[in-house]
Amino acid sequence: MASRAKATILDIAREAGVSKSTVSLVLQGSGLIRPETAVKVRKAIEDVGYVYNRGAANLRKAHSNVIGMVINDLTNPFFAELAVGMERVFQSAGIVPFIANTAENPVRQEEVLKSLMEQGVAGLIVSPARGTTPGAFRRLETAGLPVVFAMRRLPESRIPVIAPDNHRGAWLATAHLIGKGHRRLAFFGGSSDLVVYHERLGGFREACETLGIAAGDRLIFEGETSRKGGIACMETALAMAAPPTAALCFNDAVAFGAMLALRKRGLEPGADFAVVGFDDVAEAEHYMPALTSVAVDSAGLGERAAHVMLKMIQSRTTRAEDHIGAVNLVVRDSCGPDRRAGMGDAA
Amino acid sequence: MASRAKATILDIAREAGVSKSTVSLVLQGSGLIRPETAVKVRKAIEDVGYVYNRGAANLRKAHSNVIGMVINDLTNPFFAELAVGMERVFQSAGIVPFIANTAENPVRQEEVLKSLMEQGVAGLIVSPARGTTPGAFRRLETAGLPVVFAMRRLPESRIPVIAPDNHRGAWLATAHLIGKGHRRLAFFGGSSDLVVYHERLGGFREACETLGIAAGDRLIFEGETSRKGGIACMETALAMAAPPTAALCFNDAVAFGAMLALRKRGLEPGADFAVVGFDDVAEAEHYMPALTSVAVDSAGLGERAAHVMLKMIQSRTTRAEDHIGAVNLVVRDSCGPDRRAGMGDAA
DNA sequence: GCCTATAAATGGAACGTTCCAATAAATCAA
DNA sequence: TTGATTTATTGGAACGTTCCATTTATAGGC
Repeated sequence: MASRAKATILDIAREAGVSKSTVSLVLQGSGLIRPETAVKVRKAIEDVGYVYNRGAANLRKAHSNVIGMVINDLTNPFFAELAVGMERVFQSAGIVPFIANTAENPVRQEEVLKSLMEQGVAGLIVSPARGTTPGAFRRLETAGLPVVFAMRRLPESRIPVIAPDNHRGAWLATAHLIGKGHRRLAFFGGSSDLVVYHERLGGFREACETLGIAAGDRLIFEGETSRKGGIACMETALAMAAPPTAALCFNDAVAFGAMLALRKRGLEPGADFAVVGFDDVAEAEHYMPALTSVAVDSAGLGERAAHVMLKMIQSRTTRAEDHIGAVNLVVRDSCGPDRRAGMGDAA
Repeated sequence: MASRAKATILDIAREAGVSKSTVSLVLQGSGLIRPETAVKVRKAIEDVGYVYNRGAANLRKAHSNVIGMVINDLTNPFFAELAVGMERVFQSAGIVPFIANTAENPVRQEEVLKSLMEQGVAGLIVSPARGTTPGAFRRLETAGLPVVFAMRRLPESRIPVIAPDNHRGAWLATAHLIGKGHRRLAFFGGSSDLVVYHERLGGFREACETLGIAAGDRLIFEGETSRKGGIACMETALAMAAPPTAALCFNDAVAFGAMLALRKRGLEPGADFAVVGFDDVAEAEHYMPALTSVAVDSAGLGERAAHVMLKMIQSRTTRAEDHIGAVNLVVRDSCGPDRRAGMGDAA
């Protein structure tokens, strides 16, 4: 019973005593078929253990129902959330998205995109890997395939983008730190091959400028966007002659690392050094101390991206408006009390 | 230029002045064609912007190169790690796996499996959703499709399983707690609809029995397998007249929750109450206090599962040996010092 | 009873590949 | 030169669907 050659609609037709066309119609839920016939056919389908061959169907239809989601780092819960948000809306649209991970590797990404295209996807939602070359999506564009970027954008690309308002988020966080009385601020983690980095750093810079922080009191530390990167940034910062007293971190992972490094030095995050994260992953709330962070609602952005994609497919276009998602600063304990007021750090 | 009807091998053939068969041969890297011809054809491929239609190819070949990975919860880094491990080996085998998330929902899982089958996958690696009915994989079995379960198994199924040694892991962790001098132990989180639960709980029970803990001193608290669940378990445990002094948690998330609940009560994890986790996610090492946990090497299990799958496909079988992965207890700070010796909890 | 309108079912061509069997061209042994 | 052998290339059938144009059956109007 293991592998009796796969059943096709012809087998079903024979079994049910109808033509293959009738079977096809039933499969598509056409109203043209007499109900009793449909029942008979459906029974035959069950009996022969039929499984629909979407590849064969797409050969004629040219409109597949699969959508690919290409994610740069699935182990980062932030991006996993994004994927889950998208899935939610695709599910209710009756289509199953396939997720592929690029592990932040442009070469891998190339393979993944190629494979997805060969599979005949109807559209692609991509969070591009770091270091993606501008030409990487040329093929997709000339193929006229709907593509939307989520979370990240590419320097010079006409592909629609769904992303959080990184600039404003960084601005809010920086203003918060300045409001707490900090006058020497650092930006931890990230590197300039990422557009997001420039956006966040830009917000940081602008807030410093408009709120009166001298250029010499803004310290930029590039580094990995991980816990490890955060540790490294904090360590080099503290080794300075005049170290900063607060840092906005590229993302929460960096912030966790920074706080770890503080503890290792016997310093208390919040009291001795203020730390703000970015992304507001689930863990931020439960950390000790709870991390003040810029919330971006990644699941919501995922849903939005999925909706845009659905609309693009429906209207057979490859263009759509960008969408910049609102952000808000979630204040918790990692920035301690105001500095301006009492200097009672230890209390 | 947007959607000039998709190019096919016939277009390439015309462009290069050869037959479609020749193009097909080139596409497959056959050594039968004259190198100069191959070059000419490859140029034509580039010129017309051709994208291979794998669906059409599979119609003849019947052996697709796509493998599906069905994951029960992508937002759990533990399972995300599993997926990444699998990807690593598939990548080096030149095949791109497609990941689909079931969000722990058996209905969703059914849809996902159906869709993957229709897509003509060569094999399936599945971490089944909680509450999966025994019949859910009947179809796949009768279709003769290679399937392997990863991390989780189903009660009565002949599908090969790659999973950690849950029983032994729980045994080790429990023995550790007893060795620390604890005499009243709890098991926190999880519920009996999960085979893994019985395995871990079984290890806990057996260790208690063989190491002389009376049945009345083993407390079982079922609960969600999340931080929230851990908080709830700890709270009901502490509310008892004679609360336990240590707990083995179903997984790390539960353990984090349990520690959170301790802190909220003003108790110090490690010193006042010993906590052991399970899975050893990345976060465990960085928590405060660092969590003692049973490491299961999920990425390694993922790689193993992928290898088994590759072998199954190659030898066209649907059977394979189970593989139980080694586990080891990583002792950190969440169980404090020995109780047997000095009772200096506060030191 | 016949003609027309509607409903239900059907055959065949097409989709883009692969692969077998067959052909054409080149090489070699005599 | 001729026939045998090897090397490159090719046409055509097949894969499992969809969909159009037909055909067949059923009903309605007179």
